[in-house]
Amino acid sequence: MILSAQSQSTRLKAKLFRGFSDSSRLAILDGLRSRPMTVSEIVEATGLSQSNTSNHLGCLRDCGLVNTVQQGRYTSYQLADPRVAEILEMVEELLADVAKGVYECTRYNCSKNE
Amino acid sequence: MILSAQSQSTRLKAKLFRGFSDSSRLAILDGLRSRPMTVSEIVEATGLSQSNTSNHLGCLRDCGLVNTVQQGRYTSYQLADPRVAEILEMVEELLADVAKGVYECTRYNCSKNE
DNA sequence: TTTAGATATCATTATTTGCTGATATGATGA
DNA sequence: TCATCATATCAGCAAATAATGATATCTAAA
Repeated sequence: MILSAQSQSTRLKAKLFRGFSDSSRLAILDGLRSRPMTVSEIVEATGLSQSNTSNHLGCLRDCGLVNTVQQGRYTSYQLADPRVAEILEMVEELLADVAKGVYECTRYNCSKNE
Repeated sequence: MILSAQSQSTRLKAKLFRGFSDSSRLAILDGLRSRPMTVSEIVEATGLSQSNTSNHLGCLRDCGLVNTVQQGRYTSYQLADPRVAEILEMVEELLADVAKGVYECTRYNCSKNE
């Protein structure tokens, strides 16, 4: 066995990606791309429940994707690094190309999907 | 509610990231970074069971991260796009910096971790 | 055309995850 | 100090996921 799936660095990487791998968290990250936001702003913007939002924010912080700044009785969340936004952009471009491919694939009837 | 967690594009993005969010799959992707590999090569390189490997490969293909090329009775898997490797690189750099931060944090005893 | 090898799929189980509603903590202003 | 607002945490549940061992499919060589 050459590639250790259980190395510390691989587990860290998986953990970081897990932050991105849920649509509620992606909606939160999308909001934070434009500006830092308090929890209540995020609740309002996403429509998620308060406790659910708080859990996801905890996850995002745990994954290292966001930071917090305490402001009075508000907690302001922001992206931990510009590269978080860059990763999102890169994936969006990738998906746009794939979507184009799927479109062409459908046109020419080469899809294997059911 | 402004940010739709349930939009098609957000769900697609989450699905793509899910491919990256497991350490077994990251080990597989790491192998494919250097060259295309057959399933048995991947089994050998990662130490995962054959059926587990096959499931993860199915997941990776479903997420759009890898492609397959049939070669005789072998199935060769490869990264679907150079950007898949770029995303991995970017995350590795990000983690390296965060790790450095954690290190400095530990040195100056500002960690909140248990 | 039988056999062996490569890969996929199935059924099952255990773990993880996301969500909800309720409660707790902690800061602020009356 | 008390009431309130912002956020975090907890218990419980349902759904998704990862892993295993067994079996099926499909290709190619004997």
